[in-house]
Amino acid sequence: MNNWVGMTEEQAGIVQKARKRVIESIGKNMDLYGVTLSTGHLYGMMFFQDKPMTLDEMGEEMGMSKTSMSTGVRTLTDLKMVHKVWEKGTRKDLYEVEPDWYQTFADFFVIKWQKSIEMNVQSLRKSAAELKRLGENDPDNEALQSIVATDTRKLEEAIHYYLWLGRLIDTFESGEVFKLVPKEEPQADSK
Amino acid sequence: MNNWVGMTEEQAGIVQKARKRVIESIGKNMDLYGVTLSTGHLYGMMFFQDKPMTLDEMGEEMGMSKTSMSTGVRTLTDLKMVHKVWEKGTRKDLYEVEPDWYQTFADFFVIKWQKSIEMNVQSLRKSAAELKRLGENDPDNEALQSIVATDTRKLEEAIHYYLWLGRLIDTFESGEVFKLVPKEEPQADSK
DNA sequence: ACGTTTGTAAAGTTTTTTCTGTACGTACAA
DNA sequence: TTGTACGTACAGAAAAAACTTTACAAACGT
Repeated sequence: MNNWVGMTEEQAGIVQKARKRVIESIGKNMDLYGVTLSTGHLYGMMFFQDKPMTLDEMGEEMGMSKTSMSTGVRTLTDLKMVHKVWEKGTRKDLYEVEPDWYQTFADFFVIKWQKSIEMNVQSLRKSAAELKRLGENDPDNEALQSIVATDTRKLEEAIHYYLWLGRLIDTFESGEVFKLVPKEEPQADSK
Repeated sequence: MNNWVGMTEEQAGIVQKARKRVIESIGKNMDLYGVTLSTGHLYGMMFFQDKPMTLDEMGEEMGMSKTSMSTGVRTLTDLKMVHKVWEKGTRKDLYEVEPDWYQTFADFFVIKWQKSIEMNVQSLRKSAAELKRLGENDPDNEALQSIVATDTRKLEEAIHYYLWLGRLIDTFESGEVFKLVPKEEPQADSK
């Protein structure tokens, strides 16, 4: 995984143990991004790699098949957590972790949540339109009107929420979010 | 699922179809919250329920076992997407969907992400401390110092990111987020 | 106290997902 | 063109998750 030349066994072991703790913690928590434990582990491992890695190197390091590395890396690149690196002289694909985690965070919501929002809004709008038509066609039917009114209100509130969520994610994408929540912790007032 | 009295078969069918579309869309997208399709479906179904439901009613409606409803509802209550309702006269537990989706969104991050952040920060800090000690014990070893420096920088950047993420989630929790992204879409300037 | 009802734990089954090994298409080198 | 290296699609095996049935403990009514 690294060049341990110039260090004692013990020193190398301490570094490896420190890395391993972090790798496993990251890997374990990456289920929030919808990736499997082992893909999360792969990501964590790559995080400590200074050089871009090939699929073979990953397989070696992870003790897993190259096929698994291929699918794992695909998942991670789809999420823009890892990207392909071009390097002349080798025919192998090289990958490295996207170092800007703020960007990774934003990308995740743009990629996954934004799509989900669009799907839901579309369903909600379509159903709301159908209910509207239904209500208009039989305005004197109280039972019907009552249900249509209740459902319509729910659908509209949901749409309202999703539009807000979309705007929130827009602020992630544009970087505007860093106005409200700066990357640097605000300095305490000096007297 | 509802009182269809006073409506024609056709009308009831249209309402049901409209609901079903939304329920399935919601259910399908709730994997972002780490819940299964069927639990998401359960949530969507309860969303259209006007009254709190019992486990038996859910099982009936979902065509699933009561045990599954029990575990599904547990998942949803843990996420505060659904909560228990007290009603005298019945021994059964009653549950209903939390209607404030903004709150649900905030709770999700507080419950799931905040915990994940804490775990990661703890691992990162511990490993950073170990590396610091390691470096201090052998200051002339260049190979060692180089690795320690590289890893330490990575760990610190990661901690920095997680602290930011924690502050972001704090703004969800406190409602401060609505200052930057208001629930109401800002009105266009009238000339 | 005794019998019911209710919710869930535990064990077992089914379904889904993950991972591996093989096979194949493409790209490059000679 | 032929041969080799590379990444991935595909099929099957292994592992994990979801769901059901059974069983049981706690709470209630009588």
